[in-house]
Amino acid sequence: MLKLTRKVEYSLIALRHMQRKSIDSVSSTKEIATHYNIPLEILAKTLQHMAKENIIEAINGPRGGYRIKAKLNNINLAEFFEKVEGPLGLSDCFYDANCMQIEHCNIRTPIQRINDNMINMFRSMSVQDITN
Amino acid sequence: MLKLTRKVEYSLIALRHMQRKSIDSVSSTKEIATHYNIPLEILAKTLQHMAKENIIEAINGPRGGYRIKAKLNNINLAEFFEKVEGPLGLSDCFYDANCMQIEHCNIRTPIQRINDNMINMFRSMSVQDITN
DNA sequence: TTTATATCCGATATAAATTATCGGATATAT
DNA sequence: ATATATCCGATAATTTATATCGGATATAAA
Ligand code: SF4
Ligand code: SF4
Repeated sequence: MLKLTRKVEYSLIALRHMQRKSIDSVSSTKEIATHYNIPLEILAKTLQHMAKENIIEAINGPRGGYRIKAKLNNINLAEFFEKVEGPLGLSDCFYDANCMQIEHCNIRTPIQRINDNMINMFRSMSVQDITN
Repeated sequence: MLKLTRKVEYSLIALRHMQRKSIDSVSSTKEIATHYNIPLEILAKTLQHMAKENIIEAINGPRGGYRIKAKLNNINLAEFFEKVEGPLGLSDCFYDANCMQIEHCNIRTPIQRINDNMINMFRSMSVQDITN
């Protein structure tokens, strides 16, 4: 409960790795996977996904790889989590309302307050705060 | 990702339900389950668990059920989540360190900061803040 | 032009966590 | 005695997360 997924962690690890290099040098999937002991194919998928979201860009061919494309200090953590993992919310009903209890739920409003607190907390931090 | 479990929601729904009654009246599992459309057996398990944690107490026999035992304003949400769901943490390595990346992980420290923020947020609210 | 090294992409398999159910024991007020 | 409860261990089903496969495409360098 309340955990980050591997996909998010792998994304952040990769971003931090790339950020420590000069701006135009690229990092291959294999390089990152072996360095951090991440399953290659999963990392590949993760990086493809981030490329599609325009966070990083792919350079094809030999000596290719990925490099950072977006301004990481302009992406807050709430946005980032949603880009990588989809909708964010403590309970389903905050983004997808098919809950059996919703008709009679007596805790939705109080939980929404907590949810807002949490999301505000993530909004107050940028990806750069982590990768720096 | 980052969602509460049903067990936590059912627990809170039940607590709020009980809190709205006079202090010594009891609520049966069936009463709560039908009122909120929660699967009976699951709710039963959930209530048994809270009873074992001394949050509520069970009254056996006909006309039995559960009633609140603990002072809900003395239990903060971080404690509560841990009582109901077990250890709390954004990543496994904060309570159970068998992660393949831990040797070379470059994001553990920054994520720990976020983790601390989150847990402090939960510590700053009591169960009563939700059930009231 | 060929080759080796990359990413790309859809589909699928595996594992883990969550959610739900079953069967039968025990307690107790009426 | 009986009906109404909780109690408890075991297990099943479902959903989510994690990992893998197979083959296409792009391109730098030999
Ligand atoms: S139980 Fe209440 S808070 Fe939880 S998902 Fe359903 S409606 Fe939302
Ligand atoms: S990847 Fe890093 S932060 Fe995540 S669990 Fe492993 S060691 Fe902890």
